Amino acid sequence: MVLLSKNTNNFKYINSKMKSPQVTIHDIAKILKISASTVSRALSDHPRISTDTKKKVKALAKKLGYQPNIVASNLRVGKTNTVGIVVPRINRNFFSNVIGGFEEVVSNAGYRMMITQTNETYNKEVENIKALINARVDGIIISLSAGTKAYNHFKLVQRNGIPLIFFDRATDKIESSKVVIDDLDGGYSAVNHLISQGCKKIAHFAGPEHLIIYSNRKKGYLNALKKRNIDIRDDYIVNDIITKDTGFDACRHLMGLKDKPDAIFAASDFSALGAMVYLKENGYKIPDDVALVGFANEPFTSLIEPGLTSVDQHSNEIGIEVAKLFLDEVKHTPASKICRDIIIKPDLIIRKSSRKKT
Amino acid sequence: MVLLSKNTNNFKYINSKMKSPQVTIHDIAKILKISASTVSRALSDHPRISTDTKKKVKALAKKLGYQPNIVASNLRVGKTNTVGIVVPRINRNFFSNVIGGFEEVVSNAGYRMMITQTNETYNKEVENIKALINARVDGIIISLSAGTKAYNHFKLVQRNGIPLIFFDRATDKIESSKVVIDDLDGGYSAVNHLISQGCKKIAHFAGPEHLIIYSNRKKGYLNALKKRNIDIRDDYIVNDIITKDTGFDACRHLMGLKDKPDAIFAASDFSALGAMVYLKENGYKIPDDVALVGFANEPFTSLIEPGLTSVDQHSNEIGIEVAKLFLDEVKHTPASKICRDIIIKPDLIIRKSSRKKT
DNA sequence: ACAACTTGTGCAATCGATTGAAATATTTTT
DNA sequence: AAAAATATTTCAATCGATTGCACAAGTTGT
Repeated sequence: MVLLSKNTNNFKYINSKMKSPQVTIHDIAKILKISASTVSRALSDHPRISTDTKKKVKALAKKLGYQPNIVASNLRVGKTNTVGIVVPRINRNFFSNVIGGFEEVVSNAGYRMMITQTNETYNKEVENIKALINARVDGIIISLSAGTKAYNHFKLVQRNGIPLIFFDRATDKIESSKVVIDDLDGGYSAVNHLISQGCKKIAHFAGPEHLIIYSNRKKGYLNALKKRNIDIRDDYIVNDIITKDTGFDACRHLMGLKDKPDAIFAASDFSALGAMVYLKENGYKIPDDVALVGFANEPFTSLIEPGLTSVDQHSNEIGIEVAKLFLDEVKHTPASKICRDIIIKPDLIIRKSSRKKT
Repeated sequence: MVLLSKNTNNFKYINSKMKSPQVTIHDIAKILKISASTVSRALSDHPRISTDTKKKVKALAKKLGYQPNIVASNLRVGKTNTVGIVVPRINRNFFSNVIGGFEEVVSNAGYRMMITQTNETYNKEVENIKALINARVDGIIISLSAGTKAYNHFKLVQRNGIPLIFFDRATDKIESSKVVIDDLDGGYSAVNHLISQGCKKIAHFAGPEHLIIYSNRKKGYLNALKKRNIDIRDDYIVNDIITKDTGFDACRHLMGLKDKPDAIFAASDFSALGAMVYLKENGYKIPDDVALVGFANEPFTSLIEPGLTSVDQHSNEIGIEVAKLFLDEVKHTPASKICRDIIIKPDLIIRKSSRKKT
């Protein structure tokens, strides 16, 4: 049984089974017969409060199980210590890894995360962004949805003075900090590796063109071919192939050509997997008949047989870098309009699916 | 250039590049020469406000890009429309799937999510719970960390009148709603299936005993053996084996026994995978020499060769059920102390690793 | 002994939206 | 045209913590 005296002439008996109203600094102040401001200052170790009252206040706060009402504090101070996160899907390995890395850093700095998903649609992205602005988050980090082709909602974010950081799927239509991986380099080294393994007819499963990450992977592919003086063949490039099913179909199409490719560089591990399934089902040898390289280094790539060579994106590290950038931006907000681009070098993880020589 | 008159005698010129202070209902009120309360009511379509003023207010609100300050609203109303989520790790497939399902339901009901991870430690769990209480979330949903063996922090949640729902990893030490899968049934049907395939010497990789989910899976294993009159052999049960590496080692140990098992039911897909790797490396045939069944139906189980038979937990559905339960509890809060247990039946997904007959 | 600090605490405004009750305006009724 | 009923709007308090400023008591210096 706890006894609270908020109105001195109106005691309330709180049964421990009832929802007890939260203890406030005013409750503590009343009991100790001091002012709420003193309680507030005592709790935050203000130098002008005597050690004696600090002790008393803290002791009572502990005894009553006082928990500061952050909402009230937020309103007054104008900060929420919360970061908004917008991703296409939470349960996608890459995104949850980035978020995991991000969380570890910002939570240690006292920030909490509010996570939303867009399901790859523009409408939900806009909706989420607005909700986060309303919630007065201290910053927003986002990876664009595939359906996003307009960017005005980000202007809204910036007009509200909220730091905005893109990661992975970014746009150059908005001036803001970004953390991306060097997809061009990733594509380049993947294809370069295939060439080194002796492949001469390398096909490519490209992703949706308007997402920079995919167009860069394709550029990397093209650059590598040029550099090594291999002709670029349009019929070896299949667009918008990033799922297992479309990868399967695209592979069948390629293997139906008169002049079959001897390697495929897929912009997605899943489409590479689809190709692998098709090839195995139809008696092609991997990597001897067709070598395969995917992109993203999904967990399954090391578990399937043969292991799928893939480009690792250091997703956890991306999260950490985004976090650092964010912490830096809120520190200087709103003074400097720093825009930094962090480009992370991916790593090619070579496995059996492309390793011809030992 | 936007012109705001907050103090009538102190105009502020806001350059569009500056961080513009957020528009409030007071700004709108001043401009329209009406009171802030009217603006507030107009915006929320209060019946006692004339259609005329509603129109004017809404028009101006739109023009000024007014965004309600939810923090202020939260403080006044005493709700935050936010759910706190505590999971061991965000980037674990199962959890991110549950969260994904959960999000879809609650976001449509106007709730946002605050997600925290414990990294399987008790301390971080307590810390996260306290932070969520401070943030005044409207509810907390949690899957226990492996390191949690004390439960007082949940009493704190309940004392604050915050609905609390456990999912997957729950405890019966706290009276509260839960959504779990029927692990016992899952274990039972996995082992029953192995017996039907002709296996007689079935080993088990169990998980940490103090997590109910694992002890139930083991019970299911034991029950199935009893029911089918197969002797239980202690040397076929290896405890605390849930990772790929420990699965590999445990499998080596089992295959070193004089009387080798002819099947393994692993409480985790990862330890089953470890076993599979060991068996393949050492020339054993799967499922003919040793049949394998895992648990969780991780994405990789369908991608590896042979496909790993596994128990699907309907993770997405768990999230949806938790969400429904949550929405129901906040609706009735704080009146009724409803405690419901939702038990979801898992599905055995049979693949090559255990299919002996065709 | 008196000015000049230092130390410790309280007062009251503030953040922005919400809401019960009171006040004013408008329409209807008699 | 006055009374009654209804429709709109405003007032003022509130949520709980924070903070500039004022004030009182105690110290130091000359």
